[in-house]
Amino acid sequence: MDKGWGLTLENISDRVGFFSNKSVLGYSLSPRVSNRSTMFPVDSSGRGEHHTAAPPPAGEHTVDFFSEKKRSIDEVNAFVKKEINETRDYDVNTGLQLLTASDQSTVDDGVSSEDAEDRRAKIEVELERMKGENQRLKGMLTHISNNYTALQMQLNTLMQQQQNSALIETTQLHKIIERKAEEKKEARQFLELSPNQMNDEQSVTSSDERSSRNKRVNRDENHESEPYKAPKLSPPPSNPPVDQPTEATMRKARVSVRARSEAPMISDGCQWRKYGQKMAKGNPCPRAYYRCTMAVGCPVRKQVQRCAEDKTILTTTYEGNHNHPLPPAAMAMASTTSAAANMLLSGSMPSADGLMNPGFLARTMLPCSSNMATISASAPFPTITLDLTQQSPNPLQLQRPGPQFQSPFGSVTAQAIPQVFGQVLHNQSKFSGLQMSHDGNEPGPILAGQPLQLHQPSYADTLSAATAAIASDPNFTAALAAAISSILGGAQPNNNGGSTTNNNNAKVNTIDDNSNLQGN
DNA sequence: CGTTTTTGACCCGCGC
DNA sequence: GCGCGGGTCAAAAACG
Repeated sequence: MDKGWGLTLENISDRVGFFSNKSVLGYSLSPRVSNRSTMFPVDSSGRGEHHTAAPPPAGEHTVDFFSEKKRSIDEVNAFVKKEINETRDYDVNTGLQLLTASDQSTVDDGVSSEDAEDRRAKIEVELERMKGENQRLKGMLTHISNNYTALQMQLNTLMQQQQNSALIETTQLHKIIERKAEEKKEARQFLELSPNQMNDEQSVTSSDERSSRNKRVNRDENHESEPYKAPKLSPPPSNPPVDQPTEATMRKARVSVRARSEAPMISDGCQWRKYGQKMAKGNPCPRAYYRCTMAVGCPVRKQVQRCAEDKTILTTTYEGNHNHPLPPAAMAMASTTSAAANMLLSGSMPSADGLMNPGFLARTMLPCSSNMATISASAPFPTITLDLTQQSPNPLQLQRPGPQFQSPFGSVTAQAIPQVFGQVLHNQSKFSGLQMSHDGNEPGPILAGQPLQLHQPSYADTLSAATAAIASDPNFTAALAAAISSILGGAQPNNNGGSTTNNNNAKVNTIDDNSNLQGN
């Protein structure tokens, strides 16, 4: 913290002689609170006037012990500050008067003993008065402290309830997944035990399949041991994949976003590095492969390819989960795609016949509608496609009517989708076991890129517009800014991301030079 | 000079 | 076993 408040406090003690007894009050004043005092401004640097990034020194009694609830803290802080400032204001004046009177009485004259007695009596009266006020102040501070504690407990209770409800819901989802996994396992065991009853040819086929499967597993495991070559499967060290979808499972799920864009790649706020390009069969446009470079070893990859039929449509397929905090610019898309992927995995894995369970997915994703996003049953990996090509090209006009989710059963405006995704994601944060650290400094793993800040309603609102803007406009910075400002009036969640949107955008835009991707 | 992109080679799964 | 296609690697080139 800065040096200003310490000097201020000394000044207070020297000048008043009152705060030296502040411990008697049973409430140690926060340096931060002192710092904000308008009576005793800090040094000229002014560093103490606002929140600083550095935490208060250990052991100090500060009032921001739950930094996540910044707004609540600010309210409490403001209240405490106000009370204490008023208190101090009074004390200072009193103290100065007392000292001045006392000093003058002993220094200036002292000739008349009657006068001395008189002044001593006055001082005693004054002291009595101060005692009483001291008691009153003590009571005030106790009252403030009690209020503060009560608020704190209320907040803790609310947070606890929120966590419990999320835990219950995710546990239920978990059970569904485990049941599915059990069913699959049993079916597989049955198939592998069956060769006893098969003829030779069938036995060979079965063993071939087994060896083939084992090969796959071995390859994956080998990749797992290579942090760079295959970060996709390296489990986060602090998050053992117990009772949750494995990293491999999560990576298998894919989310495709179809959006109209003249740019070679939609800007989603993340930083990507191209690591390959291939000509895919049946499409004259090459497919580009990118991996996330916002953090070393981030397993997220994406493929970008133009639609063969309509080359203005860009299909971006995301795969994997970010293992690092994301900038605000990247959160909208990341949360949407991750939530879709989670729904894909948790709602229902592809069953043996390759069909999804649309009912569950529809109910979970879109409780207000029976529609759903397109799910590919024939793809090697479960893939959900979010079609955002039906929307207005102007991001400022995206809010209503919004983009649509195409579905074999109809379509539904995507306006509500990110909100639903956000809520679902919030509820599933524990299910995934990939959570961002609360202080936001440590790059805790994130469920497909979206940390838990979605519980803030305002941010869920932001996602609505931001996601649409991202998908439609390659100039993401302007689109996001417009979308957010139009809804929140410029307010954004305090995020922990490192890089700025502009930076990301600048990097992404360098791909404009890649004319290969524009199609032949 | 460090980072990113390009691009041919390689690996692997799968179908025949 | 062979070829095809998808995906990735990694050296070279390009870029800032």
